[in-house]
Amino acid sequence: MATGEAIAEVGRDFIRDIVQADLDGKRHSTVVTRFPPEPNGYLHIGHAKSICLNFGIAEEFGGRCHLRFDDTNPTKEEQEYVDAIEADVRWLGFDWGQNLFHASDYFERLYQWAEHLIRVGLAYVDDQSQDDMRTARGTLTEPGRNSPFRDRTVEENLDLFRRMNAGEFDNGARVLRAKIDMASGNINLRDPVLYRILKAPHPRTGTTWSIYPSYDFAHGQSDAIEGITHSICTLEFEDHRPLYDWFLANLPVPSKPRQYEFARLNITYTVLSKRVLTTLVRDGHVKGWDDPRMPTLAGLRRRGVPPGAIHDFVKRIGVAKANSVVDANVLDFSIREALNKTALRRMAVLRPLKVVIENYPDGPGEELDAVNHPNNPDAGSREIKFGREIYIEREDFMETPPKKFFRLSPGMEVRLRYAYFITCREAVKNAAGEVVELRCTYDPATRGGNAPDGRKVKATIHWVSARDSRPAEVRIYNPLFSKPYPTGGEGFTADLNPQSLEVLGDARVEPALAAGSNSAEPVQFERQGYFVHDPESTPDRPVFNRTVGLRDTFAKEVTQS
RNA sequence: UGGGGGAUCGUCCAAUGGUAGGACAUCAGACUCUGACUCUGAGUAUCUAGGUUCGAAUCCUAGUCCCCCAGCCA
Repeated sequence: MATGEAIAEVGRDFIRDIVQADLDGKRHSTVVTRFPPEPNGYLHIGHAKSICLNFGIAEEFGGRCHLRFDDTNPTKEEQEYVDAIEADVRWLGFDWGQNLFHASDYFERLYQWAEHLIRVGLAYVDDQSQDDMRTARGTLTEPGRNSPFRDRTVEENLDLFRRMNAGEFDNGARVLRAKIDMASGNINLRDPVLYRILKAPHPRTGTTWSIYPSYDFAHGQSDAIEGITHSICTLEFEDHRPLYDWFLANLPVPSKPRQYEFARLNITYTVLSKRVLTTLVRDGHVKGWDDPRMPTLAGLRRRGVPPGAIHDFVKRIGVAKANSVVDANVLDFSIREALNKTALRRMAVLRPLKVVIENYPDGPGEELDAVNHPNNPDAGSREIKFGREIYIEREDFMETPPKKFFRLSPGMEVRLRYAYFITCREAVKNAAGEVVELRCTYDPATRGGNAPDGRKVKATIHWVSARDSRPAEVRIYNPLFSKPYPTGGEGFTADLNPQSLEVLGDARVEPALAAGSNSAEPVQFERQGYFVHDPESTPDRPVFNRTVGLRDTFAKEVTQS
């Protein structure tokens, strides 16, 4: 029973079923997976799905998971990305131990295998131009034509290939191709390119190589070298599998990994495409890879999303082969669920409206007791300052309230959380007719928030002392895209949400919040949402990022009516 | 019209010939010093048409729709 529960805990899916069957059937004694990012961008939550799958399976089945950088294209890859990727995987809580590898670690062996293919007549150097190659490849419905260079001798191929590597030819002048089948219905089998000339320094191998292996030639063999048992990738590689297997069958590889494919993650109001995310950063639509609006792990982290929320999310969405788009609500739910348990409660007023309590004595005010977490007494309590002048949330007052509005309006009584009942007597307006201040009275008998006569109020609102609260900046993040299904294609910037960032410059927070300006601890601003300090915070001017808002059934009701 | 995949509540994932289930979302209610949390309840699904079977989401046949592939990207 305990095992059954444990399995239910991690969830089952078709890949875990395959792993289990391979273990049960003694096909493998241990499971070895790998996460193989190309260091040409930051990791996003779609990668997190893959990371959790690969590292998760290794953990659950007592195997191991390698981190392998797929660094076969020095024109696109950078060290900054390598560092960021390692940091992000660690942040998610995974440890690759000694198993950090690079496709470039295998360049020498891959090169020898390329010569091997030439020797057995399964690879040739092609001098066709890129255009000619494309034309000769045929189309989806018509077969391709053999290259005029397809039947060169082994000696000539070897000579040319070595000279390609020696740097004798220009970029693009020649390629090494596998000799498979130009008429295959699977275009990946129409003599795919194995090596191309790329005279670019590589971050790890420097100028050693003038040629670099293609993804197809590098990936499966790297898996085989590392003893990967289950090579898990996304659906678009499904029709590369015959090629993956072809290399394993025709090369003296030390092991025979198998490739399995699952559907990549999509989320509503979000684009998970490295190309789009890179453009967003490059063209300044966001402030960087770690902009809290970004679906990158760095962005989510800065927004205050705990790694546990991402694990929970990944568990909820499952793993399958059907293309799908997950409702962004699921992520928000996971974030709230993770934060609700631990985040300490504080009071902060995002859009302040001054309230003067006319019958409260002027002076230093008094201290009131406020609990730090309503569902966890162990979190203790704190003292908060109350006084004659306080701030409340602008939207907690309406001069002419609609039917179901329970908060403050002229003549209405509400509770100030942990303080007193107050009644609104008058709304003071400026010349423009805007409400700039409320005049209220309080009931001294309701100290702490309860009325001795047992009378009830329909609402409790948050507040801060005008004298003791501190100014703060609060950044509210909304979906980066305004459409639930942004295409991410050409012109995707038209779908960007112009309101993705709202900066609230006049917020007021409890003094305790300003004091902890270096704290990475999440807090809940009561009735608002979960927040964390942004790295740009200073003791003078704390800056808070809203991680996610609280569920707001009242707001929902309002927008619907 | 070549090749490779996929279709189950609004959404995501289960059910591997035997009561179509869970989560998110939605709606209704309870509770409440957060219109939060929590709790209770409700509605909503097997792409279509045939067939096999005592019994089909599952097996067979024929369709339909969706996704991916024509980089010297991964």
